[in-house]
Amino acid sequence: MTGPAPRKGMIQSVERASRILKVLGTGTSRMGVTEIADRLGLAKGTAYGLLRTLEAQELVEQDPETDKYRLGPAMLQLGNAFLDNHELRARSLLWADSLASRTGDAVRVGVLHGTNVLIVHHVFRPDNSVQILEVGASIPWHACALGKAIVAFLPEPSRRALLGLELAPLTGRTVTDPAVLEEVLVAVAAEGTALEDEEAIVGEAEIAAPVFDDRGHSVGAIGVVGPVERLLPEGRQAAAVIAAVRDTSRGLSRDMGAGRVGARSGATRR
Amino acid sequence: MTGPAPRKGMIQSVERASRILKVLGTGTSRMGVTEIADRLGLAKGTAYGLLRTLEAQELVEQDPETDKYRLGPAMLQLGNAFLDNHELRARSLLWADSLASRTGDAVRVGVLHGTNVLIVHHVFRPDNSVQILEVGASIPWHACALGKAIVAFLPEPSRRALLGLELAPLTGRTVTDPAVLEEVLVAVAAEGTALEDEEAIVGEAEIAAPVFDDRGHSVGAIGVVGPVERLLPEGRQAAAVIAAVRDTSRGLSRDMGAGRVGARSGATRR
DNA sequence: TCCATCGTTCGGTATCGTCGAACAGCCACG
DNA sequence: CGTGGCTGTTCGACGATACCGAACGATGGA
Repeated sequence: MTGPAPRKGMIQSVERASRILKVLGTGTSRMGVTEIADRLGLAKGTAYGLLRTLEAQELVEQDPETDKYRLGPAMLQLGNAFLDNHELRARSLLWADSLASRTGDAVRVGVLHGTNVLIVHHVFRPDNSVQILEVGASIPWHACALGKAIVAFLPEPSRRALLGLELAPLTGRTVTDPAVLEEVLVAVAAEGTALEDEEAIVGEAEIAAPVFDDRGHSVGAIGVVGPVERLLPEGRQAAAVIAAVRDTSRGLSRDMGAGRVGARSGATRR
Repeated sequence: MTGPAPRKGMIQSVERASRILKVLGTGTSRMGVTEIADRLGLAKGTAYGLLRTLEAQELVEQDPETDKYRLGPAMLQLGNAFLDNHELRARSLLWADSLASRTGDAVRVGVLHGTNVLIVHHVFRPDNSVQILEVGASIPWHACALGKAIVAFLPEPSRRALLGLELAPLTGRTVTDPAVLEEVLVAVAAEGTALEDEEAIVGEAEIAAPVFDDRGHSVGAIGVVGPVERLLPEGRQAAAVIAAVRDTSRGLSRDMGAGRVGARSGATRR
């Protein structure tokens, strides 16, 4: 009732330990044993044993003063190791730099993770402004161009499944109607690029295009972000930026092994 | 015989799952079930069950083509969550920016993690050169100024333990003799700052100072890195930079709650 | 001072993870 | 074209093991 049905064949203690990590990751600030046990619906002693084990592995840490728990340093190291072994990220480094200097905008590369887009690479806008690194951040897929670009080219069962889930609004312009979003996705699939206009953060817009692997599946997306007035001016000056994003996504897809062009329904063609 | 003795009271499956994650994190590129099972000394079926549950949690991913395993996206999210909840990092953001603009050098903040220093914050040198973000990287403590600054102020049992372990050389200048390193640490404790001169990377030097919490324990360090000829010139022009680093570390320590100055053996004093 | 709540300990019991052998698929080699 | 050795995967029976729930000591407000 409290937790989702424990799937068959899954190792119970490991599943519970993972959920502890995720609970510690979402809720800001540290948590106590009882709070964790309550939230996961298991006995206090059980949660304690799991925490002790995770602590020995330095996956969680216990504050010596308050006795509360938080994520441990090994977590950061593993997160970094994920990035190091990430093929899309590795291959996108050069393309992202090139795109950033060509358009003068910030560039982000993301992959789908659950219903969110996880940023795996981020190149700052090449002016000297202060910007915060967004690698590791995750954004609801329906509220960013990266997400729309990925989902528009997903194989059908997955695509519909994502459209069926609830779509939370982040700003006043976030599209939350499944029917409208469906139309948007069709347009994205036809166009090959996705737009986002202040749907995640007020004042920010994004232009993105999908990246395919050798099977023609969309494994991620690359795009530029920036102030609305810069990215989506009143005239149609954005055409040059859109072309640059599309070119980059195609080159990157080729790097990822996407064999022949147009492997998917003529979307990358024309 | 192969693995370390399983500590009493630890949950076996969770400990094994953690070790799988670490093995996937260290070895570059992906690994197969049998390779993982062999390296951890457990049955193939057992490793498979663990991997399946970790995969269900998206902590690991399986390459659909080669059937090999790699770390999953949830890892990055958790690593990022660790940073968000990290008190030293949060408090160091402003101080690091200020130190970087004051000295014109890159700034790093690190904590001790095992025998390594884990970088939790990194501010680029404020010129327009291309630099890679080092957050999440880990460096042997004896080969960087951050590490020496931390260890020099560690409570005695821990300090000696770290000196006793093997000290691998990274460059020709890395100090690997425990006796020599011991003297260096004494000097660092007396001086309040640590230096590093091409001991980790040829051509790079670092100046760092420890950060204390309210108990007077060294919880981390902050320092500047850069080309040797810039940071450690022939003359004694470095004095200004050293002073800046020391000031910053004191301010940051105060932020962390280090109550009275000189809580530890007059080290932070004069 | 007392009560409430915290993190921690402990032992019995049934659950649950472990092991090892056997299965099917793949690739390289002969 | 067959074959041997790999791979990742499945399955079932055994018994070690992780779960639970109650009790403990310390802590911090009221």
